[in-house]
Amino acid sequence: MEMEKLVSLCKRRGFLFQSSEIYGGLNGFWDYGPLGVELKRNVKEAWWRDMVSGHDDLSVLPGAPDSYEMTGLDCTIIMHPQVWKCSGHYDLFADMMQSCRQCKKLFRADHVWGLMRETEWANAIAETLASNFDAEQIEVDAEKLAKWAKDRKGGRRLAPGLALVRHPENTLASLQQSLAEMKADSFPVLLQHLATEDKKTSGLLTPCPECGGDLTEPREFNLMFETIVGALKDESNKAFLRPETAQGIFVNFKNVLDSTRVKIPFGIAQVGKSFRNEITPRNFTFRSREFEQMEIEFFCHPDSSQSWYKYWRDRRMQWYQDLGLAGERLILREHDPDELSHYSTGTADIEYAFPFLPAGEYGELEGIAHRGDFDLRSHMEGKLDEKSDPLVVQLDEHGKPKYRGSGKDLTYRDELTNERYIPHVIEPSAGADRATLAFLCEAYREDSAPDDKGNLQTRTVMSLHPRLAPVKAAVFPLVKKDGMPEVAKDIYRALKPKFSVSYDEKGAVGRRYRRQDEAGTPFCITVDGDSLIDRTVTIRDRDTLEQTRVRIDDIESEIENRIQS
RNA sequence: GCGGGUGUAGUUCAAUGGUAGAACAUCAGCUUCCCAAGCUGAAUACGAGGGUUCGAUUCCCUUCACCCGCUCCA
Repeated sequence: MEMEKLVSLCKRRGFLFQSSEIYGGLNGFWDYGPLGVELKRNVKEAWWRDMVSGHDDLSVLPGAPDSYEMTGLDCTIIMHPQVWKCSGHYDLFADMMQSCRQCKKLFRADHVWGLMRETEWANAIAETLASNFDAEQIEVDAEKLAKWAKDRKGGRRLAPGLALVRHPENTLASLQQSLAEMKADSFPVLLQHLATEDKKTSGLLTPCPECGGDLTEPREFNLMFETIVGALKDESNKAFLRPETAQGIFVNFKNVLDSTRVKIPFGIAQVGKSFRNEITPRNFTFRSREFEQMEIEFFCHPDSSQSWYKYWRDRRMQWYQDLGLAGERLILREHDPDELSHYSTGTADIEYAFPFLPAGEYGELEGIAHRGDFDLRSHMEGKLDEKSDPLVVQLDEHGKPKYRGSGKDLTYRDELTNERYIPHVIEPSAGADRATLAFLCEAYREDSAPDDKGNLQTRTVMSLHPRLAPVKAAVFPLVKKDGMPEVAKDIYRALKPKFSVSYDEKGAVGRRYRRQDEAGTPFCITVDGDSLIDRTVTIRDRDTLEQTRVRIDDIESEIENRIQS
């Protein structure tokens, strides 16, 4: 399926428009049209019904370790700025940053060379060459450098990411070629050469102060959209639009406990807008800057968190499959251990092979993460250092917490055992827009159907699951005369309070069927000559084109049954 | 963020330094007893800003958006 066809259908039929289109559009922002809003609402409502309001908390569901409760929440988009400091979002995304392509560490661009002076491996090189940071001209001894690079106690240990260590021959060859052209170099420039395997293709790279790997160009990381609370524009009342809904759940954990009598294990669900100032929004709505999330934070006892993690991973996968993403384009990908934060004992992504991705690549629809007690404890004690093991509060240069937590007690007391503990958290975090896009991609189909002369014509169909379809049924009089419109209108009025239905009497009936096919309407009800005599109508199935006759009085239950099946 | 490409009607495409066309879709009417039929009629477009020019949709610059590749993706 070509993506352009889907994009143009979405525009043509009113699923998706570019935001602010009459002004030329705005990168990374998309609007849902009349059909799109129904589709997306249905996705969110299916999620809420299946996960929250329709949840059976009395039974032990298949695959679950125990019965559990589910409850909901709807919190604000703008929260206390401290929330984002403790969550870790604030630190990661401000100022000009460079990240290391080898060890992935992020640095403020203006700190890199300052850090380098303190760096063990950089000083070791200075020592090897009997030079220093302020040297204007360096005596380069390739032999000594090569020896240091291969030394287990030298380069191998101190700067595993450095090009000189990873590919000594190439790097030294590249260096010597440059020296022949330039003669003299300062020490920092020499370090850059040592981080560059092939200057011709990559340009001169800056080494990572940590591991010696090559850094990306300095980039501004403004992940979070900023705003001002209050009338005066002032640094002190700066606030952020949330980049995820999850933190609102964590900071309300105690409120929910105190107000609802829920007992662990239980989950809190939330659907809502989030905002990320993406560096490269692309691929239709896949990476939008304003998007909607459907998140659950599931709180459980540390001892049982592993089995709850597995339960949620499989449950969420099944949900997408039940709603039509049943084929090989949907995969569950368990993260490798080295991809995980060390405090996480498991993370899985549910991914879909979107048509705009290269063959064999998948895009994330949902991540299910085991987050341990990281979030609750951060909001309690102060931001935890993700690299510490066991997790401890991250301190500033004065030995105080870098970001103070709330100081509130977010532990849970088991009333039966009297045990007090910080719950562990399983986080199934789904993208509503990404799910909607995946359903649209999966639904798009072209097949052949005969026209009135029996010639095969291309037919474009959106084979959406009936639960998701924006319009459940369309009601037509076969022709616009002989009392058929009146009967059809009565049927339409009778169905309207129950389902989303549409009425159409214009033009040939075949055209009306095709129009509904493009909108994804699963059923078309047609009033014909016989209807006036025996009060029956035909129901036409979008996917099979089959028509069956049912009594007018049975239409509602017939549609109800077909949507459920 | 870098490089390349593309912006004309709702959609898909033409043409042009001097009145911008088509197909499909849309709307109105006629016709029509089951899958985009037919006939008649109607409405609708040069992404935005600036420059060159008597005159710019066309040439130039800037900008915005989209597509492809690289980069990135908490």
